[in-house]
Amino acid sequence: MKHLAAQRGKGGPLKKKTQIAQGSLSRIQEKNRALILEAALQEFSKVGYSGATVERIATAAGMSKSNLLYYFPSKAAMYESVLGRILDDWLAPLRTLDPLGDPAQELRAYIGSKLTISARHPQASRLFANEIMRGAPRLGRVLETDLKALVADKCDVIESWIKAGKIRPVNPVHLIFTIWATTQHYADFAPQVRAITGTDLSDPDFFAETEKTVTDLILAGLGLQMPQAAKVA
Amino acid sequence: MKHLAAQRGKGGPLKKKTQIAQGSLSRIQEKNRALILEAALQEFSKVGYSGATVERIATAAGMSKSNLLYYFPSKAAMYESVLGRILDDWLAPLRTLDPLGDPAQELRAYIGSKLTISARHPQASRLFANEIMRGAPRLGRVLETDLKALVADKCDVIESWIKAGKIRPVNPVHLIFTIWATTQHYADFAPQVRAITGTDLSDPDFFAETEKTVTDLILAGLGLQMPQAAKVA
DNA sequence: GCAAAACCTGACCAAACGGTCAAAATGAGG
DNA sequence: CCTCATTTTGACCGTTTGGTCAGGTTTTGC
Repeated sequence: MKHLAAQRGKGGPLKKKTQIAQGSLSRIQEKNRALILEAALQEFSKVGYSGATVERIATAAGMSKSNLLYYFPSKAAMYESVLGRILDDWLAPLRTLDPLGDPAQELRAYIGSKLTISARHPQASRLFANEIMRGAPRLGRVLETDLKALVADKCDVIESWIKAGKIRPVNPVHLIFTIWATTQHYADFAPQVRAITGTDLSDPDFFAETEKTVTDLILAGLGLQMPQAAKVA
Repeated sequence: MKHLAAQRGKGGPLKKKTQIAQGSLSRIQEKNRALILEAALQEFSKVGYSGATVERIATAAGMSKSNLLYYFPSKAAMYESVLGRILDDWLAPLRTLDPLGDPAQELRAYIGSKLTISARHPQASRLFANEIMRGAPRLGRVLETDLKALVADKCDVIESWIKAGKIRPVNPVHLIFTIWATTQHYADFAPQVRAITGTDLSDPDFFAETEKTVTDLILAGLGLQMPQAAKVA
């Protein structure tokens, strides 16, 4: 998962030999690269790759276009850097799914993590959505190797819970897709959610309501809900 | 919901007076407009509005860029036309949710319809996703008026089922969001689904498996699943 | 405090883009 | 076959965009 990380090789800075150790960056570089990546994330996630302009990103980062291109050799390189930067955070929640834990607790935690990311980093969610909807031109390999392996691994976990009779039988991969879909929906389609409900996940009450409803629905779907079958008058 | 439909007013064809009746189009116009809208849908849904170029759409439609611009005054007009064309089909399934019907049957049918659209018209799904992710600049009004009203109406339906004790209590709007999210996921994120599973909804077996899993999960989540609580050894 | 490296800028360029226009080609009606 | 409206084209234009470059300014190491 490193092939997407900072691959500044030539054309940008850091090409001279008198470098501060290996791969480390000067204070200015660190600050400016961070500013650029943050601005780029905002821009890319808002208008997509083709809609983004280097000029606007530079302005948002508080520097000239030329200066930005001093740090990143091209728009494409900048995009890949942004993508790589958030990829690990993106996959982290799924990694923590523990086969030895209690299914209800594990899934609750996973759904909660994903929803928290949707609330706190909706731009990241939208960036991935954009990338994948365009056919994952730069993420394709990662999906087919790392992500596929990770999902296969966690499918085994779910399968083991099923075999142990801890949850109802479901196709594990669809369960994972369902969790992704529902949680990311609130970030990716926030404008629609806002149009209909008037709020979004940044509102703590709405977040709580969403988390409860989605979690209950999925856990009940797996036969994991506490004995509360009926509750009507 | 008509403000987005064909609003060819000036600049294009049909501006002369010797017209074939009111609003009707010549055979050539009909054919070419259809070709253009089809090509435009493909292009817009694949690369987004900003990523699409008039030239490529024209080539895909089998005509020159100039000729395309004879039929549609601008790229923006073409985009809105595509959007309006598929909007009604998009909302239709939700409209059919019948308060008098059996909840399980109704929801089954709704999920099935949405998933069928994801399978047969994934481009349409992606186009809407793109539009909404960009902040719904041209669909905003429709969402806040028509869609909001429609959802409110159907939330009442679901609420009535809850009050009647036919389904477990859930926040209706989140239930609708969950159905949208899960079904559209397979169209919008098809590249990811393919990377992980090797197929997509165009494969009948995969479609069937998806429909069954998603439907069962949601219905069970609502307490609607037949008495099959446990099935383990 | 002084070189040398790192950082930054504005002017510039070629390509791609959306859109215009005059004129040619094509079709339909008499 | 002629005429006129419709359809189609290619040449063209102004703007925007990603990217380059030569040179100026600041920071850093000694």
